[in-house]
Amino acid sequence: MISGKPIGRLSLYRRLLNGLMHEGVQSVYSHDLAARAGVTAAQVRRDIMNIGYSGNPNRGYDVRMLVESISNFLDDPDGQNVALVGVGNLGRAILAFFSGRRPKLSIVAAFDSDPEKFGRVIRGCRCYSIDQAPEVIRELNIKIATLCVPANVAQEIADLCIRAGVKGILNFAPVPLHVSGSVYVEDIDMTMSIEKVAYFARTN
Amino acid sequence: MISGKPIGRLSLYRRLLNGLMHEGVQSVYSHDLAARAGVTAAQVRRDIMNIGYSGNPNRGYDVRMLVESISNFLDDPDGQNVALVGVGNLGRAILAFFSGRRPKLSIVAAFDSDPEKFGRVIRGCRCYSIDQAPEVIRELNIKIATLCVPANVAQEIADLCIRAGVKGILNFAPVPLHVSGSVYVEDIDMTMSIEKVAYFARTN
DNA sequence: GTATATTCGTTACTGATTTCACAATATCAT
DNA sequence: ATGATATTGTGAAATCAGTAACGAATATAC
Ligand SMILES: NC(=O)c1ccc[n+]([C@@H]2O[C@H](COP(=O)([O-])OP(=O)(O)OC[C@H]3O[C@@H](n4cnc5c(N)ncnc54)[C@H](O)[C@@H]3O)[C@@H](O)[C@H]2O)c1
Ligand SMILES: NC(=O)c1ccc[n+]([C@@H]2O[C@H](COP(=O)([O-])OP(=O)(O)OC[C@H]3O[C@@H](n4cnc5c(N)ncnc54)[C@H](O)[C@@H]3O)[C@@H](O)[C@H]2O)c1
Repeated sequence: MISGKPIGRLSLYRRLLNGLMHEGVQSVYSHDLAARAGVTAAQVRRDIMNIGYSGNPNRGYDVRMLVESISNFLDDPDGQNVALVGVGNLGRAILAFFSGRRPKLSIVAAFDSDPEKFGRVIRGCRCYSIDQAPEVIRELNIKIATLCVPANVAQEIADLCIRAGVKGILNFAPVPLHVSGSVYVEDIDMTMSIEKVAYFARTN
Repeated sequence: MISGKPIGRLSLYRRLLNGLMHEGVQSVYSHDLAARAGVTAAQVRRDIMNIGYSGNPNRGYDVRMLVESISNFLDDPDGQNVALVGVGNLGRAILAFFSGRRPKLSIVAAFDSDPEKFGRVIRGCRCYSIDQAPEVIRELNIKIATLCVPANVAQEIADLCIRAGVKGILNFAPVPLHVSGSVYVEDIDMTMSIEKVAYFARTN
């Protein structure tokens, strides 16, 4: 009913609003938030309308309450556990970045095929053998997986995760994954992104 | 004249086609390429039409020639140099990944504010002080920057790069950058992406 | 208490992107 | 040659996302 891009913007708004809250700002206008987010004021209003929150004409939006509304909308009240597969260069960077950052969304297990890594705690996250993934994913009720494995195994790892109950995948491997419609895949394709930048840097 | 999303898809098609070429495949149908890319056949045909390449009814597209057409369209014939700013966890992962990968698009300089890193060669890429950036960027004719610096300095680093001649930025810092219309910015916002996945994993 | 100025909520519009549908075209078996 | 078949190229239609515009609502100034 509400589609991908608005969700992404709500996530961004929330992050910006948290920053404002930290600075002690109590209320914010749509055009102000819009400028910070790099979108139009109409879009901010529309997005906020879509989640059922209402601002106050002439006072704008209450920062704290808007954050709360967005959080109610985006977050699972009980929190969600995330798995990371492929503890290589990128995987470790991501573990470092996300470790202990979000209470509602935490990476609770990492998997790799390299025995060097089994049993170790890397950036605060326990690393298991990929063979244990089905079991651990089920036990920890993990529904979200971050794939940082080489491209040639990405599809099989995705299938494995999905069989174990995963419903959403953040895929860093530069190959499109083929999954059933009930599983959501978000691709972060850095190669594509940098080629896009290169193209527009040249032609713009 | 041709906008962001088609460019991204062309980059993806090319990568898939290179894979096919490597396997010795000589020609490919729109629906086959479409399935691999996760888009519709009509879209593949339209995208290819847009860059002026023509296939052969009943034989499909010649893989080698299509790659060449896409490359002619996307790449600068003389190649483009890229700078990476912020040689932290993520920056090092990216350097490792891209080093010596693409001839037409190579990361030729890295910058950081940490004196520990000055003068070192990290993953095959020389690291300079951020203070030298304006000079080095000009000298190496760098028009593309990859930002892997902390969020609180991202805007000032972007401004610095742009003053030195950068026209395209790949921004990993989780803050929208404010730049003039002649500079292209592509954001990779992992926090947003993972929250999106979490949302759809929950609600799909 | 009234006028004024500002902002929100929402509907209608606009423009871009994607898909559809089919004529045109190449190939192959006969 | 020719008919059967599968595919491309592309105008037209449909869908989708984003924008503009304006009535309703609230605060402020005087
Ligand atoms: N590093 C980057 O900046 C970058 C950029 C773009 C894309 N990527 C993509 O991200 C992925 C990871 O990149 P990286 O640089 O971290 O690579 P990496 O080689 O450093 O790490 C890959 C990790 O996956 C593990 N692995 C391999 N096969 C596995 C399996 N079957 N099951 C579980 N684990 C397995 C390896 O042991 C290794 O630890 C790759 O697909 C790469 O194309 C990375
Ligand atoms: N690591 C991840 O997986 C991840 C995920 C999402 C977003 N990000 C974002 O990417 C950026 C980098 O993340 P990271 O994990 O590599 O952080 P990091 O702290 O490991 O690295 C940051 C690097 O930037 C350098 N730096 C700081 N100020 C600088 C300046 N003024 N000029 C030049 N260099 C400067 C630091 O010395 C350090 O080397 C951050 O904005 C972070 O929010 C990272």
